[in-house]
Amino acid sequence: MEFSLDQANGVPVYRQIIRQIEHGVLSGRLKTGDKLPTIRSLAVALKINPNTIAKAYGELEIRGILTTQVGSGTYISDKKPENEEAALNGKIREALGRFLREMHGLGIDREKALRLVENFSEDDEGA
Amino acid sequence: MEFSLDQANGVPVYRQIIRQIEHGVLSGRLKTGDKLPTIRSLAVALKINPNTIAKAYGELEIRGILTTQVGSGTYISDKKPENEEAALNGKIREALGRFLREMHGLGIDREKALRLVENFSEDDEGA
DNA sequence: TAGATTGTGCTGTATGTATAGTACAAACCC
DNA sequence: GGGTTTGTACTATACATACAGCACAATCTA
Repeated sequence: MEFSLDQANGVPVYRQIIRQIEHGVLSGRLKTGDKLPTIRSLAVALKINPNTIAKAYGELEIRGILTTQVGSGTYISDKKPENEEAALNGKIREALGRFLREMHGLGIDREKALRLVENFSEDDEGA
Repeated sequence: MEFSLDQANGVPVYRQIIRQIEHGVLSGRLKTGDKLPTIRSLAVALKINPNTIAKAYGELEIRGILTTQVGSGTYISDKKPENEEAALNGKIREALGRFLREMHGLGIDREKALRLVENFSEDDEGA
């Protein structure tokens, strides 16, 4: 599980972490019992405060997505969301909507957006 | 100029307004001399505090994108950014990167993303 | 067993965001 | 001229975010 943070876009860091774990679970990349990075190690890796990770993990535990065991670590829960498929599709639709709306704001219609997605390479994209 | 706010994604409202005006200028949809909504009217339309609009307008004026005239209104400045084309392309590339990264996080590769963009209709997408 | 690791809980601080409310000067309109 | 509209500038409040630092109990490991 690799995490990436966008420090500049205004989205709180702890929410970015929550979202990435959520998406990992919904997409099947994170499975029941998988161990997440420890709070301290992830804090070092992302260069942020451990409390911020703890906040993200804590909220995900409240939602039932994670279970924590002191001294051991944090793991993906066995409690599956009822409508995992629908939730994933919802997230995808949201992301698509955001993307096309932003493209429209930049004067790009769907046809152009399609071509851009097709030819995009992040080699020349900073960070 | 129509504004839309995502209240739930954590991005500060005043930044969303700034971004939408910036994008409008870069895409050519907003041209020199165009009048923006008044602070108070936009506050009513978006159901937010006038101070929040004022903050966005104020920051854009500092950047030279807007000029304001008390009693009259707020207008798009005549000062064009040096490399408008490059700035627009940069914004587009950023948006593309964000989108594809999010799709990847949801387990969607580029081919699938292309098909999703192609067939997306926001009819069934709430708000 | 002893030490290290892990999650948890707490205090305190700083900053950013958004709200409500008020007041004022400049410009506009009748 | 007189009233309205507009941007500006405050004050005060509330909440969210992120940091620093510390302490503790449960667990793991050698």
